[in-house]
Amino acid sequence: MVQILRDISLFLQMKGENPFRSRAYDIAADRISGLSEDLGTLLREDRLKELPGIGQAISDKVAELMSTGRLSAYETLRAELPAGVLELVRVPELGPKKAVLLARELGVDSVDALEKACREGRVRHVAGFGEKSEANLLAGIELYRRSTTPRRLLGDVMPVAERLLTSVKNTPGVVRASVGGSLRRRAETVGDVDLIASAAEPGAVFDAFCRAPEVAHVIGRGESKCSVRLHDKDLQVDLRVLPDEDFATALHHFTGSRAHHLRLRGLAQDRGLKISEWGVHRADGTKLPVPDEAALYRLLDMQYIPPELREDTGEIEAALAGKLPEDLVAWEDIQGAVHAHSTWSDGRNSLEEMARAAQALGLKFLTVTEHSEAAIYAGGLKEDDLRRQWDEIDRVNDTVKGLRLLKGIEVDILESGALDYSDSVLEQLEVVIGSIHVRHGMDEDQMTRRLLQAFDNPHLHILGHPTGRLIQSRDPYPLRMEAVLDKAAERGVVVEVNGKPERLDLKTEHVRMATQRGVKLVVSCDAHRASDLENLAFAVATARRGWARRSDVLNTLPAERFISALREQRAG
DNA sequence: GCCGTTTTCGGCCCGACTGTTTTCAGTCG
Repeated sequence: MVQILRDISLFLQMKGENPFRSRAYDIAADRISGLSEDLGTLLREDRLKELPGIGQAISDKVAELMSTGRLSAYETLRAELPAGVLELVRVPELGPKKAVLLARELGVDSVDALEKACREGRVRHVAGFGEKSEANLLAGIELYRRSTTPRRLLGDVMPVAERLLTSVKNTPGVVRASVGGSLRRRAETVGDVDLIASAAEPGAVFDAFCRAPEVAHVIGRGESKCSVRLHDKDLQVDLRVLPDEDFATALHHFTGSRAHHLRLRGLAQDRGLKISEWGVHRADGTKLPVPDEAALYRLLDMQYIPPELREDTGEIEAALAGKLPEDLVAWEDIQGAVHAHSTWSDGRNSLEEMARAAQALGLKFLTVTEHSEAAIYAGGLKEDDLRRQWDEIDRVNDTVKGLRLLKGIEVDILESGALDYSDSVLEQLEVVIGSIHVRHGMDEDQMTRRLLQAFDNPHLHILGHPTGRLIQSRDPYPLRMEAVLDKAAERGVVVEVNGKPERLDLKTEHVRMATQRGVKLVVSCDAHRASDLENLAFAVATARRGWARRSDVLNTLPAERFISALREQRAG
């Protein structure tokens, strides 16, 4: 659905149609991809066109596509344009206009054909192209071929970005510096890294940046911007350097999201203001001081919106009305980490090592949740093993002061929906996470029933990684999420926001669906080694992106109250 | 295509960079 709308936008650009018309389809695609409500429900109740940016025409098209599986307007456009252009525009450097031109002039209908045309020197004879653009296209094609997964996991990019940021901050002359872009918004995947810095002399900062050992080559460099590609996975990094008085507006501009920023510019325009990375100006050209991002939002008479929420999924309306939650869960609120494995099952570090690492992060407790017996591949524990482990947990708790290991389990939810341990064992545990690890192939009805059945076991506290997805490598198993969350709310089952970078499960939209229903959450690290404890930060970010407040997240409570809250949830 | 408490028509966000240009179009973010 979303892809069809984006393709229509491209087709309209290719035809040279009104750019605002094309943009309308992109805006609608953004809107639909960020929905935290079921699209079918919205259509049935005829509420889709009430969303900002979606009107009658696009609503009708979405309805046609949903009911018939086809869209005549899309097919008409597609037929008017040369074959293969949708593949061509995926090549960096090649946009809709040039793609159509090359397709028409040279008859290229694929990236392979385009490469051949470049190598034969035919592209340089097309009006508007030259030898340089031919060489750039070849480089773009190479990049297109190499990048099987064009976006990278948040957790993979963050360490690289923070290293680069530190060296930029340490460059003489730099006043302030920050990451921007989807990385700062903590999106689950990021396409490139944006760094924004302020300094009086950009040139010197760019010189140092381009010499960094991570940099493979410099893509481009101007007065205020420099782009490089890293050795590491072809990652592109853009560095902007501006005067410090423009830092806040530049940071805001390059943090995005584009949709969020676009709406803000519109709001500014209504107030006779013009926002750009170079500051906020009145119509008469006078420049208003914007020392930080909070000041920018104040100028627009709205609450400050944290980066994680800037997706234009309702945060702007809420901030204008003063209804944006002020108590979003934050790293500082977290008392303990949930979901950790040790050498007892498939983890790499001992219980004591895990405990000391958690303590070093400033945490007060850590729930030890090994795999259960059915997870043979992961060294799942038999019930007897579990009792021996409790002895060691007691010893570590005596040794490591200031941090408490909680006795827990990540028990398999079996195919029938039963849990993999007897009730007599489960009732002795402080924290019971139930997860699905095998038999992902069940259909939507079966899988939904399996989970609902598991919720009937009163000893289950937390549903672990609810959809089983692995970002970019395994689809979520089919599930009626509304039904699962409805019953979780009804029965007091807490739901995990798993912070492992390839999981982030629940994902943002589902977090929002959960909190809207009053379902309580835990943020977890799913740690299999000591360094994985830092995954907790990605879980917190995902929860924030889903608008979760401190009170929605149970591991903001101290250990004793956390344990009792899990029980009270199930009892209540 | 969307939108509207000045508008149902006429606006719609803004700028950097590149390469091809003799003044600007395309791409990107």
